[in-house]
Amino acid sequence: MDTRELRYFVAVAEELHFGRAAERLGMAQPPLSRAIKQLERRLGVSLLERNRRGVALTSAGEVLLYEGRAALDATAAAARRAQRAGGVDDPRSRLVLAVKAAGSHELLQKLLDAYSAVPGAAEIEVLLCGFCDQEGLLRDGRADAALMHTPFNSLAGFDSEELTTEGQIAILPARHPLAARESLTVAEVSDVPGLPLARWPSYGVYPPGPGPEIRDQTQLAQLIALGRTVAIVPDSARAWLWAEHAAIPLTDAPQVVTHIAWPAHSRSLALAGLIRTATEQRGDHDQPRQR
Amino acid sequence: MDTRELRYFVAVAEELHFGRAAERLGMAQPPLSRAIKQLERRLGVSLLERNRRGVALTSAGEVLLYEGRAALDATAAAARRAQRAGGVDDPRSRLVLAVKAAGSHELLQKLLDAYSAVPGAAEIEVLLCGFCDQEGLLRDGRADAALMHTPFNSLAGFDSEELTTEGQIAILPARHPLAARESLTVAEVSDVPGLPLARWPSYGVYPPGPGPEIRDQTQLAQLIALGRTVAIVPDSARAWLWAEHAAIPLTDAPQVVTHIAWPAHSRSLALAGLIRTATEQRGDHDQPRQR
DNA sequence: CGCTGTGATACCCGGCAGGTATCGTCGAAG
DNA sequence: CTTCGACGATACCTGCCGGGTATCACAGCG
Repeated sequence: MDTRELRYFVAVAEELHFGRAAERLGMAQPPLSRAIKQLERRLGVSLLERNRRGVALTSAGEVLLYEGRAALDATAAAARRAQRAGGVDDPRSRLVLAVKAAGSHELLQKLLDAYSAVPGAAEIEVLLCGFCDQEGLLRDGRADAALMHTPFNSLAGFDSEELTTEGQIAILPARHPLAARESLTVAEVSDVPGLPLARWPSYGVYPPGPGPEIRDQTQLAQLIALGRTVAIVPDSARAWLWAEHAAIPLTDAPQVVTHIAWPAHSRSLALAGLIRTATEQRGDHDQPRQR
Repeated sequence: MDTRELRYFVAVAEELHFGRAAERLGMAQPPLSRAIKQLERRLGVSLLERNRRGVALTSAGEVLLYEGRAALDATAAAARRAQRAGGVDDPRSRLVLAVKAAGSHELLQKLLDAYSAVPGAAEIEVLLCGFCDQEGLLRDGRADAALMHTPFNSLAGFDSEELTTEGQIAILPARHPLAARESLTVAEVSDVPGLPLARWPSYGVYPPGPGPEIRDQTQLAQLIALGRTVAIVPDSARAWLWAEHAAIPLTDAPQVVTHIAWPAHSRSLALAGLIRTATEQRGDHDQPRQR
């Protein structure tokens, strides 16, 4: 099977519409129809149910969509990593580390400092991303390692090492009555009348609920300050609180564990060095300072 | 990038010879040369060092060889799994479980029995393989799950659950003086004059050493019985010992852990059921019986 | 009963993958 | 030093196939 066909199929399976898929692929619809049909013939299974008014995936189609995305990611990763390996013929290689922009500054800072002191350290490019999916970045080779946070990220398919663990806090508008409390429970925070819990993408999709959809940390801070929402965030978020915010410890929120994760089969020496530095640091890294 | 180019490159990188690679691919040498050159141009890096007398990999080439194999595996897996998902339109799906032929009969038997009792259980096809690489089978979709044994297999890139742990024993010719001992150490067994330690592929290659290269369990049994070699194997191997063999416990060999492993991103319901059965079994599974 | 939106079909064309023949070059042999 | 052999690169041709345009078939809808 060919990446071309796979790319075409994924486009159609995502759009569930040959015309739109063709447009997205920058081609006309008839060749796309033909290519999909040819793919079906080659695999010997039908992938799409052509109903009147649109298209639906068969069970084989669902499998191919899922596995095909992984295969396309792997192919893109191979190309990208080969390019990077040969691009600059500089013995100091480059590593791309994906971190959540609002993530643990302090941990990152310490890691970068410690790593830069390692003899022969690679150059680290930090890829800051908001709520973008770090898992995708790792899978398709745009990043070599990522700082990920369970239970928000899934570590499936990657190798990883635990770095730090922290609790979670609720961030409320400072003027809100609950802001005076010593501590809260998740249930209490989830059910404040007129103050819905903010939602952000988890595994790529926004969970359902009444609260606002958050795209970045500034937006969240603003909405909380305005008294429009409340959020449950890791302890280290105290670093970016405003005067209009109140941080209240939660007694029963799950612990957030920061991991460094990388593609399972990775063999790069530079990466191994970074991971070693991160795990060695682990011992003498204090919990994020409280404000 | 295209799977065709990737396949070509992998062939050349493995053969390190355009002529042989072309032959393996069933094509003539010139188009292969051209395709590789085009790939290099497209990626913007040089992958092969064309010395006089053959070809060598650049560092980018090494990366692409490694990552490219993974990408090709992923593509093959996507095709195979889609085919299987749609092939038989029978609600009972099929799962392929790869096990080492000489592996723990008893564990496998119990697992299959228990799973077949699960309502809506899929049909399990057991893929027995000698010392073939189960990791490859999982990666390229020929198998859905595997029973793997650390430290012999690597679980990197897969999800897995521990099932059982066992010690290791030395198998010696019954007539050998050491066969009378109560227990032995790895060092003692490794260094018997005239009785070199058998070697089998670990991560795809035979470790160096004077001992014979083992391809299957029967061959190993025969060689030991003939007094030509000695082997260190998991406890459960007692099940296939001959009268001419002596099994001596080792005091310091690493524990062998049997895992059930599966592709990290797998979402099949049937597979989830199998894994649940396996882990539930774990509690009430005794250590392999001693002969 | 036409109109619209959708995928399938028919047909043509150009580019590219693949083949054959040949060259350039380096190493080994003498 | 010369010659030969091995091997990858180049030149050039050809047929296939991927992609485009035009059109059809059909279902839903007013």
